[in-house]
Amino acid sequence: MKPVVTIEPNWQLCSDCAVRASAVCSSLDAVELREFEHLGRRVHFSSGETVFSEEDITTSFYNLVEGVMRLYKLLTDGRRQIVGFALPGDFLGMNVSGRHNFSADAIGAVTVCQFAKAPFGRFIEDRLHLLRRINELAIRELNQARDHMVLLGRRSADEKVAAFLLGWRERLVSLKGASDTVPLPMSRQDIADYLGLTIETVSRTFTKLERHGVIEIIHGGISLLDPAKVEALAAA
Amino acid sequence: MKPVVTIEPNWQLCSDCAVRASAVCSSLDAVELREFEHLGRRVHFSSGETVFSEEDITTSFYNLVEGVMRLYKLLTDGRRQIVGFALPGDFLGMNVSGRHNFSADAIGAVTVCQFAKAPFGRFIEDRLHLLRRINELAIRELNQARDHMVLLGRRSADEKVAAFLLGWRERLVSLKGASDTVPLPMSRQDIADYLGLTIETVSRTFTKLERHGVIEIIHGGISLLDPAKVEALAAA
DNA sequence: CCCCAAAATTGATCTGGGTCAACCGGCTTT
DNA sequence: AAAGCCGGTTGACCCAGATCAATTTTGGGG
Repeated sequence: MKPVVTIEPNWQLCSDCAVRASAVCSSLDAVELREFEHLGRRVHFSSGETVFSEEDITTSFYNLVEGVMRLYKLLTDGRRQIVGFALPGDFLGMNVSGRHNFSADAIGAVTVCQFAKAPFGRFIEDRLHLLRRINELAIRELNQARDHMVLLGRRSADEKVAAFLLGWRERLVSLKGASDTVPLPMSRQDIADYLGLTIETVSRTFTKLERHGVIEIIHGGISLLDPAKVEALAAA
Repeated sequence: MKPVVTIEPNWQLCSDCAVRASAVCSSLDAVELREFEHLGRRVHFSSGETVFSEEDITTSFYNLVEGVMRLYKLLTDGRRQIVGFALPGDFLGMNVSGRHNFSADAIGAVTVCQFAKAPFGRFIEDRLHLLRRINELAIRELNQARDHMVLLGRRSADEKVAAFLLGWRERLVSLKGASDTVPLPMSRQDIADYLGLTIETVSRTFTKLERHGVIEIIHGGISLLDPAKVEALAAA
């Protein structure tokens, strides 16, 4: 996968930004936003490209503006655990060691708002509300991480898949509105690596759910025919 | 387990506090510390007592001063996932929903420094450095959470146990200094629920490691006879 | 010191999900 | 339009770790 990074001339305005309301920048007022605009640079990545890698020195932070990314960690022997999928509005790259602690690559075309670390750090410096916002996002992610630990450690394959479908749908609600048709831009392998399963088990579980009339497997996603049943399967 | 909470008269001084250097309060100067002292109240819990429960309205934050706690989430059918063990210096209770997102109880006797939510929130309000410190702790925890996801989703029982022993030892280093004798105050069930295994598998893995001369099971813990071998087992 | 309950270990057996392998179908390349 | 490829599905079989079932060990209280 050869990098085909495109850097647009930075004529975008934050005020027009699609993720203005949900992203870190939601904590900025009009004046700050003007200054903030000069800090970030829109960058495009095409499908499969890596935005940053685990252990890389952190030189930038990223605000995902458009598209989907997979965030993952690799073991030396190639086993992979996807620790999350990023959606528009997600803020990536915060760490305390100066190095990224997971890798991130694009699933389909992606647009990010990239901030160089130092100027961004300076901008935050004395802006309590922005730091608060970042803190809030971190805590929110921490909760998600803990929920996911429960899923990985204590749930069966069926429960994992059901919980994944519901969780993913839920995340899409705030972006595209509620729908029982759930697009799944990521591959079966991605789903497997997110749920701590194999690709075969994910595939089999999907077909099982379909045979039971609970979902329908459609091109590029699934359709929830019986959301209540899926919720029952996901247990809790 | 009947609560036997003891609240000491609040004559403790933060400046004498055992966790002064590592806890949130490490970001406070002498003057602030004086004010901070009046905010917190030392509370003792005895073994097995619950400090707070998942879904409870958050009324306080806690700074663990002495002892060990297990932090866990339960499924409705009783399955439990321990999402972490807390050690002195750890700060507990931050959340964004107003409710705790996991339960916490004492493993052995515990002392915490308890802060009522509202005054603590007011104290933070305009203290950027304290918020920064809290943010740093949250990000650190997020990294640990992600590492743990890899363990839960992608590692074998042997690797899980080996990684746990090393990780736990590592955490104790900064508190009690380095040692190949690793105290394990938590039960086998706790370890199992932390690693996403059963108690039997944990027990068997310990005995297997002991048979291979890699560890020795001692009273209240284990001794690492061959740390290098354990590291090799933990892989990655 | 003895008793009892809880924790831990050990053994026998079972099974959910992994592994291995074949196959299918839609896209791209030529 | 044939060939090849890649992602996904399906089937057959296997095994790591769960489950079930005894013991054994530990620890606290009288």
